[in-house]
Amino acid sequence: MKNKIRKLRKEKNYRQEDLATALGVTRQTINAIENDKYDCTLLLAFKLANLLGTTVDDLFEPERKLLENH
Amino acid sequence: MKNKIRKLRKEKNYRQEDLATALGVTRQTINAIENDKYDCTLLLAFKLANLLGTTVDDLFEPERKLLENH
DNA sequence: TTGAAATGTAAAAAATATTATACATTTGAG
DNA sequence: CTCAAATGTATAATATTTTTTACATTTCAA
Repeated sequence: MKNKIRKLRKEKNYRQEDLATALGVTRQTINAIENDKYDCTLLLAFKLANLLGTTVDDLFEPERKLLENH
Repeated sequence: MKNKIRKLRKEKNYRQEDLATALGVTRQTINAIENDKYDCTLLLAFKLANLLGTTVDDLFEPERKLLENH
């Protein structure tokens, strides 16, 4: 799922390590999510959005096809 | 994490089973999330919001203390 | 250009979400 | 009230996320 984490993080001059520490996760987790290795949990999504001064809906963008009704 | 799933689901006259089928998960998953047994994945959150005609940020409300910086 | 800081990556273990199967309880229309 | 539908719950198995530890690569200021 695409996201704007790296963009917003750099705007605030944070390192991956800074986000990780602030949110209580490891740097690897931040790195993996930034690089779209897997989807993070809902709670971490809210924490990230909160810390980066935005909303979950703005921060993440799921692929259209995944939202379409089956 | 609190949510408005039951409220919005009933407004649309859906059963838990209907949501489950539409989203490709089991009824137990919908039930568990409605009743706050655990947090769903980010993708499922987006699917739920989409189907219920709202946003992730509106549908879910994490507890304040969990968002505060450590 | 060099060296340290920042980022990327790997693999196994731990934590958490979801499924599958099954049964119990509640709810509401007839 | 009664019966079926809807919802709640339990447990073990599976899938996915996150941690831990460790090392490789990139970036950028001196």
